[in-house]
Amino acid sequence: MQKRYSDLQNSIQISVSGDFSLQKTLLCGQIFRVFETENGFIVPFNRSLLKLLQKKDEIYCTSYGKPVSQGEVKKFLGINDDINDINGELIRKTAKFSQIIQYGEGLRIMRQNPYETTISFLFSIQNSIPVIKRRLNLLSEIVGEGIRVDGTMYYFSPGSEALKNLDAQSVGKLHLGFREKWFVDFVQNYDETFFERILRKSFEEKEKKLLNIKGVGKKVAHCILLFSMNELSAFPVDVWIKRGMYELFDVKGSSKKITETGRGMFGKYAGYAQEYLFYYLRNYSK
DNA sequence: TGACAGGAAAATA
DNA sequence: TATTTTCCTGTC
Repeated sequence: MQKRYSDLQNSIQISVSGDFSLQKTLLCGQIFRVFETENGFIVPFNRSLLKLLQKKDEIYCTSYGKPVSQGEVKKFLGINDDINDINGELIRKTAKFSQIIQYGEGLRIMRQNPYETTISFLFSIQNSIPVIKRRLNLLSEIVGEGIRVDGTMYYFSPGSEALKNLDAQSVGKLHLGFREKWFVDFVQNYDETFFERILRKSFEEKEKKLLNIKGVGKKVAHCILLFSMNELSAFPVDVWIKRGMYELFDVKGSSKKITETGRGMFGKYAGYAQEYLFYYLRNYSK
């Protein structure tokens, strides 16, 4: 018998190390569907909505819908990452990085759902962050499964089951332009099991399989690897990173090349270097 | 209102 | 193989 989760509510508490910042982790650009409210951040997570609030070194998490364990939330927010090892490694590789890390201190790489992340970054191609957010929220609203939190409806991020049945008229409402054919191809030919099957393969194998998805090039593939497939050495290069790598490290060339250069420069935690750099470039001197 | 922002793939050299 | 062009929507 199907259990009804819609009126379930469950609170957990997580202690975090002094530097952890929920705010930076959720707003550094790796996740799009985050809602800021007076009572904390609302974030869709599987078949529930999380209300997250940080007070000093405690995270207060209330889940609405399917109950979520402490372990799941810790993994989701990257709380298990050994940040001292990561920061130490990056500074050891490039001394210049210490001030960039200092600026972004507290952010973590999240471990999001790869199916969802692929859709997010297909939408992101040649698009600004506010537009991406609006499109993703609209898609979730069209599918229409969600839960009311503090009087406002929030919608889950749809999985493959719902998206396979999406009609052309609904797809049209998303105004995806030239991305539409890629999105349609993806929801028709892929589901969550594709990601489960490749999850334990090597970095190169995973990258290759992701590049087979229509519309997924090097940048999007590395976003998926980094933000949802536990590959902390991935190094997605967008226009910001391209500019930053030139201005700060005198690295030039095509985005594809810079991805390889960055991975070589920063090593196994290149993905953290990328995210620190992105945060710095987007927010510093604002 | 025209310039600009933003990756992948096809076309071209 | 490396560079250039095309694709589309939204914002200022």
